[in-house]
Amino acid sequence: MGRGKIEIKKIENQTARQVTFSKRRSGLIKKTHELSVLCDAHIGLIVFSATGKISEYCSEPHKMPQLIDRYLQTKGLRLPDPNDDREELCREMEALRRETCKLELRLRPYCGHDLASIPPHELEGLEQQLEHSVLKIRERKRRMLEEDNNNMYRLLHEHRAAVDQFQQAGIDTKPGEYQQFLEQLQYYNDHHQQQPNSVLQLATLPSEIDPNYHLQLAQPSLQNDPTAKID
Amino acid sequence: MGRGKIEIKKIENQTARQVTFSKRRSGLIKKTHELSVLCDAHIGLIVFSATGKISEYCSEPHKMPQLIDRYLQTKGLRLPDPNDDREELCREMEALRRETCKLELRLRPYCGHDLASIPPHELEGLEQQLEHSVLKIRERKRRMLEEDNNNMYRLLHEHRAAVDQFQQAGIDTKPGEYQQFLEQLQYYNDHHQQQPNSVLQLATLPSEIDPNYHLQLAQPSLQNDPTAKID
DNA sequence: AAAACTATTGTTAGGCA
DNA sequence: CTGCCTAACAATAGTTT
Repeated sequence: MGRGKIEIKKIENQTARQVTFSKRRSGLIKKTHELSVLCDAHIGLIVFSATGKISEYCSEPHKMPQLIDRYLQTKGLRLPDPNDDREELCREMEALRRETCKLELRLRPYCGHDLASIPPHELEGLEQQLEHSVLKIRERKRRMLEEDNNNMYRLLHEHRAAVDQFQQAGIDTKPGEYQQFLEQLQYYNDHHQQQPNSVLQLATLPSEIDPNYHLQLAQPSLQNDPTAKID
Repeated sequence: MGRGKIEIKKIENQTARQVTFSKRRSGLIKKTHELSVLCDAHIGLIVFSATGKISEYCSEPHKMPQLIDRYLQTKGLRLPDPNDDREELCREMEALRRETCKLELRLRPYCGHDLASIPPHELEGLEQQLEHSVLKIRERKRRMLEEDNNNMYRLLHEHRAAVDQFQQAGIDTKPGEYQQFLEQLQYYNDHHQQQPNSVLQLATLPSEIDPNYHLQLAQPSLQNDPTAKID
């Protein structure tokens, strides 16, 4: 009915859809009311528009909950229990399990397992990838070592300057003061030894601090662009 | 629409109402569906016919509980808690308590209490009422006594007739037979003595059965209309 | 955006099978 | 009670204000 018949499918034009919604909603509520009155029926109508706006009709005004209750009891239904997300949780857990499994399978070649299941041409790529990773690890270790050396060198340098100042001022350095410095150095070492097996394990650490080595790497004048310089 | 317009009020003709219900319900569901599709709305429709038959439409089939849940949450409503009839129960109890109290107050004068609180002219009516009640009780007692007598008289008479028949047939009555009759009479008495304090308490029962008295009251020819005759 | 208009289509009351 | 028929009425799509 109207100027031409329309197909019953979602109206794409936003404005036309809104207008049609308004018109037809009124018509629907009117017809709902007529049915309830003519035939003495108990009717509840709930409408959520696409934008979430709610409309309702109930043949007994303000008695929608009772009507809903009767409906649910008649149909033996229950409302979804908000405390019972189990269904959704189960789905999420299932997805996580699958993801975990896939990742474990992807991880195995990198640990040298299941190599038989890998095509030869992929083996080549894997090897190169692993070698590249080894190089990056070595680079990372070297850089950490360098940073350590810098820090320790600065510490030594600052201490020596302080001692010199005290001596120039004619004040004797107390014996406890050097002891304090040694403890600070020890603390610094302890702090970095907390990850002895991860980064520094393969490093060939010089067993004692060589002042020349420190000067070479940590000389402030040579440290303007550390990444470009060392290589 | 149709062959003539109709007023929107309950259709009194049962058959026409049923037919109209069926037709319009279909139309309503169709329009509900069209609105939901055309305008992308979420709609729930619940219809209880006058006879309690349920119909429903939901734009997302089998998702009526979710739609209802959303409706209740949006409106901040809750379903009536079936475990919580307390309000109604309390009201009923209060009404019952009031009724009890009123009845107890009405009862007291009949037991001779609180007579001081009754106006003199009502005392007169009360006295007459009570006297009338006494008379009705006496009448009731007399009638029960009469019935007892009738029954016992019939029993005696039937037994005597049986004995006469046996004797006319030349057969000696066995000693056990009279004994049996006595037991039957005893049983009858026992049966009626189960309510000795309620009805027969005040009756002046003749200590032995007087055949004349029985004849007077229980003669079949005099029993056509017991209520009219005895008074 | 909302109301009024109107040609056109949709719905249905009453009848019938 | 269900479905079909059809005249009549109601709803509404597209347009105008």
